[in-house]
This record gives sequence, C-alpha cells and structure tokens, in this order.
Amino acid sequence: MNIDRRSGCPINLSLEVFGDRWSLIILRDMIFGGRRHFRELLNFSLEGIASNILADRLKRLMALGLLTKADDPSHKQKAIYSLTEMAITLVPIMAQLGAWGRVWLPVTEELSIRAELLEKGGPPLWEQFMDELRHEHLGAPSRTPPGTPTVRQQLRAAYEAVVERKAEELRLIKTEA
Amino acid sequence: MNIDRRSGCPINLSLEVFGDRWSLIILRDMIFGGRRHFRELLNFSLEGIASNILADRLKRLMALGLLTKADDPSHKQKAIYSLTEMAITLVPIMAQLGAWGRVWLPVTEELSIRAELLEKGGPPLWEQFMDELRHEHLGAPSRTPPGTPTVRQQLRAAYEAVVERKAEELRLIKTEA
DNA sequence: CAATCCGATTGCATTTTGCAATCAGTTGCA
DNA sequence: TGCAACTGATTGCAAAATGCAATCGGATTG
Repeated sequence: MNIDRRSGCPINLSLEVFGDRWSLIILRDMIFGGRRHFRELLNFSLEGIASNILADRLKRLMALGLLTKADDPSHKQKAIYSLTEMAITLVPIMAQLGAWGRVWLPVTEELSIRAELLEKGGPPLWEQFMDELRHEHLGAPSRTPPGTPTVRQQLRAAYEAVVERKAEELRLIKTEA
Repeated sequence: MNIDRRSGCPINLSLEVFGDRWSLIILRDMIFGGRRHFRELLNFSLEGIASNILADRLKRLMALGLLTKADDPSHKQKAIYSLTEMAITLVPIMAQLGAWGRVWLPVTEELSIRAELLEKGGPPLWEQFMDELRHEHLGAPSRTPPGTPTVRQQLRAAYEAVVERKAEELRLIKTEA
C-alpha cells in the first residue's frame, strides 16, 4: 500500500486512494455505521477485517487526509477517529456505487436498504446526510431542525440488526474455540 | 483475484468487482479511450499495465459479465473486446470518481479535462455518452442526430495527445535498451 | 522469407494479504 | 487490592497477488 502516483488522471488517483479491498469498507462503516473506534471497526465489520490490516489502513487514510484521530476523553487508551471533509464528500460516490451494485450484483436485500434509501432520496438527501456528518465529525452547526428524523437514524435502523447478528456469530465461534 | 463474497452489501460487492488497482483503469480506457484490443490497452495505458495482469483482468471482467470478446474480422488473431450494459452503466460512477479526484487529489490539468467535461455536462451528458457507447459496443441504434458532435469526440481530443506522448516515451526507452 | 504484430503465458523475485498470537497500558468490578 | 476484560495496536509466518522480463506459436505484412 505505497502511495506512489502512476499518473495524474483523476480516476487513477482516486483508485490509488481506495482501489484496495478495505479502505472504502472502513469508510463505509464510519460514514453509514457511525463507527469511531478501532474495536468497533474490528468487531462490527460484516466482512471481518484483520486487526493489522485495519491498523495499517487507518494510518494510511490519516496520511491521505481522509481521517483524523483524537484522544477519547472517556478513556485514556481510546482513540476516536473522525471523517474529514474529504471523506464526507465521498457520500455521492458511495451512493452511486450502492445503486450500481443493487442493479448488477447479488446483494442481500437487508443490506441494500441503505443503498435504496440513498438512491430514492437522491442528491438532496445526500446533502442532508453530509451536513449531519459535518455536524458529528467536524463540529459544524447542525442545519437539521430539532425533532426532524435524521438521515442517519433512517439509514441505521435496519442495518444494525444484521451487523449485530453477525457480531454475535463471531463471538460464538470465538468462545467455542 | 478470486471471486468470493465477503458480504452481500452493495458497496462491498461493488468493491469486489473493481476494488483492485487495474480493473477500473482498463474499463476507463475502454469507455473513455475507446480501446478495444489487447495491444491498445497494453501500449496506450498511461499507467503501464503488465501484459499478464491485463490478460488476467480481461478474463476476470468477462467472467463477471462486464466485457465480451469476439473475433475481429479484419485479422484472424485479433480479438475485439466490447463493454456490456453492466459496464456502460459505470459511467456515473466514473464521473463521480473523477469529480472527487479533481477536487481532492493532485490531478494533472490535461488529464482532468475529461472529468471536468463530465462534471459540467451532468447526468444528461452521461446519458448521451452511454447511448453512444451502447451504439458502439452493443450495436444499439444511435440516438444522436447526424452531424451532432459526439460526447466521445469532445472527450478524446485533448486526452489522446497526452497518451500518445506517453506511448512515444515508452517506445524510445524500449529501442534504447 | 524475414520482420513484425497478435493475444497471451511462463518463471521468478518482491510485495501484500490473512490469520493467530501477543503486547503493554487502562479500566471496571469484586 | 487483585484480576479479568478491554484498549489500540504489533509480530511472525504462510499464502496469495503483483511487477517485470522473456518468450510462445500463429498471422500478417513488406
């Protein structure tokens, strides 16, 4: 995962950022799953990332300017990862990727609820969601009127159940062994 | 490059299709550069793909349903590769990827002309371009009125000069050695 | 008939990945 | 106080993917 430049083409450079099997998965879990800690990303990843790869990618994404890291005041050893504006603006790409996958790939219905919501909401919904992310990760003022259901809430509801089930499975396997 | 499924999440499945360093580069050169032959992809790739990797990826993209291969009537040994509808609908993703890269990455101005055009044209332009691709690769009837400049022509003009320069460089290095 | 072009394939060194075990420091609870 | 559980990682090692150069047999061109 070296950061060399093969060419100055925008698509190529984008690929050099997340043209690997894990970077975008991590960003997906942070953006849509609300993960902020190492252990959350490790244990609640549907795809089961290895801890060394996760550590490496977090470091790399920080070097590239997509993430920042800060101490969690509640725990001296905890680190809290935040999305930068650079990462937040990946939302439209994620939405397109999800929409394409939903059409052409053997997606699980449960897991494509998020992609469906993003697709139906279109760019206005993406913008609202990005604002919410800016509020959570960059401390920007919230533009959502109080009482309004956030995009985040809508996105997570169904998904969390699946992820939780998966995490439970993994815990069982671990205790059996 | 095995085709296993880590999860049924649309974003994950999409990543398993082109979450590597080369698949999307090849598709980019076919979609925007009009490459149809092995040698074209090999010698006119800005990034310099190796022939074994190219062969492997073409095979893989065919297995995944993104490309088809046919004999070129003009030459018994030539194979002509075509985009499927599945690949053509990647245009919006490519456009988003290019737009994002243009904002956040150190793109070369020359090489970002394409991304800029796609961005300015927006979804209507993407649609027109996709129709042109369907015409060229799937034999669909052309919807573009005769005499109208195609998106393809606009996209290629500036880019080809850069690629040609690069190919010339490579030829020089080869003859020197 | 020789040089060149065609889509690949082979062999080999290097890099990346996946997996399990482990680390030292921190915290919660009895 | 003591100890288990949890924190973000790191290490060692085998397997897989990649990059590179050389090469293949057949087809075409001059």
